[in-house]
Amino acid sequence: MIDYRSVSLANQVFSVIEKNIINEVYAPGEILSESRLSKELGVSRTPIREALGRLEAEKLIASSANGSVVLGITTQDVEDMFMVKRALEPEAFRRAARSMSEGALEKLKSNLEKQEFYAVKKDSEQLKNLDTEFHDLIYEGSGSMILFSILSPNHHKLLKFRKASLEMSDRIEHSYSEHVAIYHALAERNEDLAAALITEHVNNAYENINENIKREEK
Amino acid sequence: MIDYRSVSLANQVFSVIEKNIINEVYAPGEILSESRLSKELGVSRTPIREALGRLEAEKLIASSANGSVVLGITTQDVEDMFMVKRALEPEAFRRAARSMSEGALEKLKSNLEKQEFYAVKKDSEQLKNLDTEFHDLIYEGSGSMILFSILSPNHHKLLKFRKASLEMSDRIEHSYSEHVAIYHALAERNEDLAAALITEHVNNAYENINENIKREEK
DNA sequence: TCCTGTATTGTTGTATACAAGTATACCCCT
DNA sequence: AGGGGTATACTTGTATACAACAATACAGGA
Repeated sequence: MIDYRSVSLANQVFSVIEKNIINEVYAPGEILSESRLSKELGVSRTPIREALGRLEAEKLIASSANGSVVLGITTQDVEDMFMVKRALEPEAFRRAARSMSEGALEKLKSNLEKQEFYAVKKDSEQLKNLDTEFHDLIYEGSGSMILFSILSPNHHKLLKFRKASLEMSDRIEHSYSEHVAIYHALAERNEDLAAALITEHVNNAYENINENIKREEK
Repeated sequence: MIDYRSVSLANQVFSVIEKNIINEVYAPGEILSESRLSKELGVSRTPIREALGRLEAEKLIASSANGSVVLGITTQDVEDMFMVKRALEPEAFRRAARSMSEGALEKLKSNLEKQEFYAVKKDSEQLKNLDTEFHDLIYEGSGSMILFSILSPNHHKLLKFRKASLEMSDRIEHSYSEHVAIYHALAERNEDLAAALITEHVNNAYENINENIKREEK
C-alpha cells in the first residue's frame, strides 16, 4: 500500500462512512461491525476503528459492546443544526471580515469562479463540494478555532440536504449570488454587511431545505 | 489487562491527555510522540492513537508527519467558548425544562446534594467534577444530540478555568445557589426562567474567570 | 574547516495476532 | 415438542510487527 500521508486511509474511511450515513446507505439503527467495514472497504480494522471513533464523537454512531449502531440525522437534528448556524455564523462571518487574510480571500474568489462555472451547468454535485469549501474557508478565516471546530462539522452534516435543495429549485442561482455578495462584504471588510448577508443566506437555505423535507415526508 | 469495556484504555488515555493539555502539563508547542505517550502511560500505541484522533478533532492538538503538536487553550479560546455558551445554552436549558425526564431531574437533585456537601468543605476539585456532571445532565436532558455534542466538550475544556475561579473567591456559594435556582426552574418546567438563570450564570462565571485571567496575566 | 553523503534512529500508518466477552444457534435431554 | 445447556462464531479492545518516510547526527573527503 502506497503511503499517502496527507490522505490517510483512516481519513478516507471516515469520509466514506460519514457520507454513507448522511445519505442513509447505512440506515439509522443498522449495526456496523468493524470486520464488515474492513472487508467492505478493503482495509484493516485499524483505520476503521479510528474513523469510527471520530464518527462517535460527532454523534453519527454510538458504539456498544457488539457493534456501532448508526444514529443518522433526524429532521430535528436539521432544525438544530440550523439553529446553531443562526446563533454562531453571524459572529464567525464578522470576524472573517475583520481578520481574513488576502490569501484566503483569493481562494474564496477562485472558489466563486468555479461555482459560477458549475452553476451554469447545474452540477449540484460539484456545487455541493464548492459550497462546503466556501464555508470552510470563511470559518477558518474567522481565526477562531472554536468556531471552526463547531461550524465546519455542522455544515458538513447538512451536505445531503444542501444537495437535495440545490437539485429541486432555482436555489442554485440564488445561492450563488448570495455567495458573491458575501464575498464582496468580506473583501471590503464590512462586518455588519457580512453578518446581515449570512443571516439571510442561512434563513433562505433553511426555508428551502425545510420545504424539501416536508415534501419528502408526505 | 482486565477488560473494563465501559472505561476503555483509549477513553482513559483521552481523559489523561486532555487534562494534561488543559492544565498545561503538556505545554502549547510541545510535540507528543505516540511512543513517548505509550511509555509514559504504560499502554500500547493503539489506544494512544485513538485518543489523539479525538483530541485532534477537538483542536487540542494538530497532527503532522512527525508528531502531534499541542495547541492548548488560549485566552481568546476562553472568550470564544463563553460566546458559544451565551449563544446556545439558553436554548439548551429551555429544551431541558420542556423535556427532561423525571429520572434525570432526580440525578440533578442528587448531584446538588453532593455540591452542597463539598461547597461547605470548599473542595473545589470535587465541585469542578460535579459542575461538569450537572451541566452534562442538562445538555443531555435537552434531548438535542447536536447541542449536547457542542456544549459538552465546550464546557469540558473550560475545566481548568472553572476550578481556578472556584478557588479564588466566594464564587463557590454563588455558583451553588445559582445551580439550585436552575434546578428548581427545570423541575417546575419554567423554561423562560431557566433560560434567564443560565444566562446570568454564564455571565457571572465569565466575569469571574475573566478577572482571574487578567490577574494572572499581570 | 566546511560540505556532502550515508547510516542510524525515530516518526507515523497499517496490518495482523491475541485475549476476553457475548450473543446465538444448535443439539441433547426430559 | 419444549426447554436448557453447551459450543461456536462473532464482537470489541489491546498489543505487536512491519513498511515507508523524515530528520538528524556523524564520518569522510575535498
